Amino acid sequence: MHDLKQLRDNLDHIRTTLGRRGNDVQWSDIQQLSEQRRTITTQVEQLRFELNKGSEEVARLRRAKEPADTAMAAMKQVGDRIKDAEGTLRTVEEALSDVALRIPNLPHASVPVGADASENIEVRRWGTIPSFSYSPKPHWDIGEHLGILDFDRAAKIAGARFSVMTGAGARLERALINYMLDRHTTQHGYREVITPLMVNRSTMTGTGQLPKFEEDLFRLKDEDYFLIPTAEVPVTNLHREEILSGDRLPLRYTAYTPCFRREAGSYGKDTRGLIRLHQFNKVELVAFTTPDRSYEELERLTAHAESILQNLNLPYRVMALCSGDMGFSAAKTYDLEVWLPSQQQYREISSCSNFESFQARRASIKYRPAGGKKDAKADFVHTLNGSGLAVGRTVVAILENFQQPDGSVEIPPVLHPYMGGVERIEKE
RNA sequence: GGAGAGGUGGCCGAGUGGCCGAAGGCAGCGGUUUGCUAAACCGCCGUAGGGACAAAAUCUCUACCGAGGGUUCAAAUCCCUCCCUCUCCGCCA
Repeated sequence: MHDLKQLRDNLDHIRTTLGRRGNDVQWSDIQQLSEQRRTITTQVEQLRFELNKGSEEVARLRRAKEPADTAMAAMKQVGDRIKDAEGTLRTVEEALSDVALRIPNLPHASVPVGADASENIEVRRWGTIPSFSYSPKPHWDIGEHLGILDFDRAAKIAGARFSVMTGAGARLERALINYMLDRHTTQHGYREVITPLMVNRSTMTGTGQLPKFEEDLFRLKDEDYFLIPTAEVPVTNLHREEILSGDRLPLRYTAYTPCFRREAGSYGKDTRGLIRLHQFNKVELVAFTTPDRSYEELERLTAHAESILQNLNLPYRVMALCSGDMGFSAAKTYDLEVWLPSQQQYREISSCSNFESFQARRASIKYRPAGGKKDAKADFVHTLNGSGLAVGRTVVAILENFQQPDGSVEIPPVLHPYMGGVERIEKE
């Protein structure tokens, strides 16, 4: 969310900078509602001042055993006027915050300007694309042939866009989760955390999923709980409504969670395989920093996610998302895209973003600067997160990139200890 | 699910209608004292929004005692609803 004062004073600038991303914002309402809020607030405060003074006068008269009826009657009227004005104020504030909570974040100056994914900029590329003497198979063929993926039974017990993994497939998924967590906790300094997988409305609002994207979320029928679409949600909200001490920053967390997404509006896309599911596993990285160090942190965090791909020897590229392709809450985003031989293209496997103070403002996460100054004012932290990595898509990349002509799949060496020594998945 | 007790500042804890943004203590910050440390003593010590000032310091107004309503001239205090925590009983991995 934007600072309301900033919003009022720089409305046109914000609107211009957002461009197409601000198309569905009710800009005209903001101006009007802000003005109303200002005048009514002043009015209410003046009335309250009058009421407070009047009530003190009543108290004084009564102590002096003097009649207070006139003053009481007058204050009764003031009280009624306050009640009226407060009613309007509440309506105005609710309307204003509803509009304001639907305004996306502003892109950082370094973000390329563009309309859609075609204008994203490739930052770097890593690894060697494997060559095959035959047409490389898609991962669902490989997985079903090996007997480790079972989409038919997944559809039977749940429906479309679910998966069942068995045997070495399930073991591979679990190996990846453990490997990623171990690496981030022991090599990169993240604290592991396990959180609830369903959260309340305030939490979803804090990170920006609500109010605008409710249709993307699974919601429980009889409770106001939502299934998390990413661990970013519960982990970032760990510190909602807190003031952190500056010398503890940056705080870095990593969490493995399943993620649940409705995937509304993606009918027909990636209907086969593990790419786009209603439920998938992800290891997430989350960081809280001071504003002056958040872009440095974004590079670090992205490198941490990259290191997983490098150690698995999976070829990938890093894309700087253009302004038109970035998510709602992000100020800057790098996508990591892994090479998928069967599709002959790079596909997203991680998304690393700096949200600057956008989420911190919504969730009220502040820090008090460290170092002496007693009057140092609390300020909003910057929050970041990135996938480190999407586990299912990593399985896809392994199956496809390391498939062998005989239908087996080589397991990257760093995973061998996590696979109980298994170096290759073969048909049972 | 049933019965009961609670939610007050960074923490502990007083406060049952007005002089309470809130005693006292701890922690923190600044200072005095001190060979050093400690102790003692003095002062400061919440968040947010508005106004005055060119700005800072400062002054001032408003709100906030879990959340939202209500009663009242006046609510931390009384009433209602909700959320959360704790204790006991039941059920349960």
